Amino acid sequence: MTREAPPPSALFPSSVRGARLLQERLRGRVRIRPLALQRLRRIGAADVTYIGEKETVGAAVVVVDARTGEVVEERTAVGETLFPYVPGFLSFREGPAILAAWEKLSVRPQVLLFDGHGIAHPRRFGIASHVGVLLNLPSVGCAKSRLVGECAEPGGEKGEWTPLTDAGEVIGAALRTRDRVKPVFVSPGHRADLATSIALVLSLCSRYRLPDPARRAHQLTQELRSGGRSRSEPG
DNA sequence: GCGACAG
DNA sequence: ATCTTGTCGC
Repeated sequence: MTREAPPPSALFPSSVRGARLLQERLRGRVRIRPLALQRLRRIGAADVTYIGEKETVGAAVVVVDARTGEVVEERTAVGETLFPYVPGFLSFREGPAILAAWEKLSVRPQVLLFDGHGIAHPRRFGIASHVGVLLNLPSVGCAKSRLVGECAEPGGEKGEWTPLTDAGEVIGAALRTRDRVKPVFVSPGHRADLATSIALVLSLCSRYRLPDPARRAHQLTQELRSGGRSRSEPG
């Protein structure tokens, strides 16, 4: 059954605002890319003139059964980026490709886990929050490093964690997912609380620092870069 | 003015 | 994120 999939840009209206913010931030430091300007005009952002290097970005979505850890479905997508990587603006760069991969799924997952932060973000709106809102699904962020906030070093054993705080509020946790291994940073995204977020991440970590689905998704992304056209998606 | 800075 | 050699440990 093929359903008409809207272009990712249509599902990412905030790109317009993001473009404006980036335009200010990168003014004088980035050259204008005409093709991207055309694209922005097509989605109704005629007054936006940002753009960076011509580049493609790959995204992968891995669906697992939360109880068994079994992989249910995997999808990938490649797209041209409208944004360079700028700390705090990750979702504007990777969000559209993620949604493109999401649109290929034949199943409808109930919870989202992201490689990146949720509310542990300067504006409390990291990639997990952003995409979670767009898809209206509970979402959790699991980042390998800190973007904002401070925290104490958690105890050395798996499962131990300390709160990540910023401006007087708890925005996430530094969570030990393996004994004696550098902690990850977990934060709620959309419609999720910290305790549930931590429990979810822990439940998905078998024997590595990162949750199994995150590792698999990263692997798929790598294959996109090296495999190129030698690989095809089922369906 | 100088660091810090998800991926 | 990417580049990139060897090395320590189960």
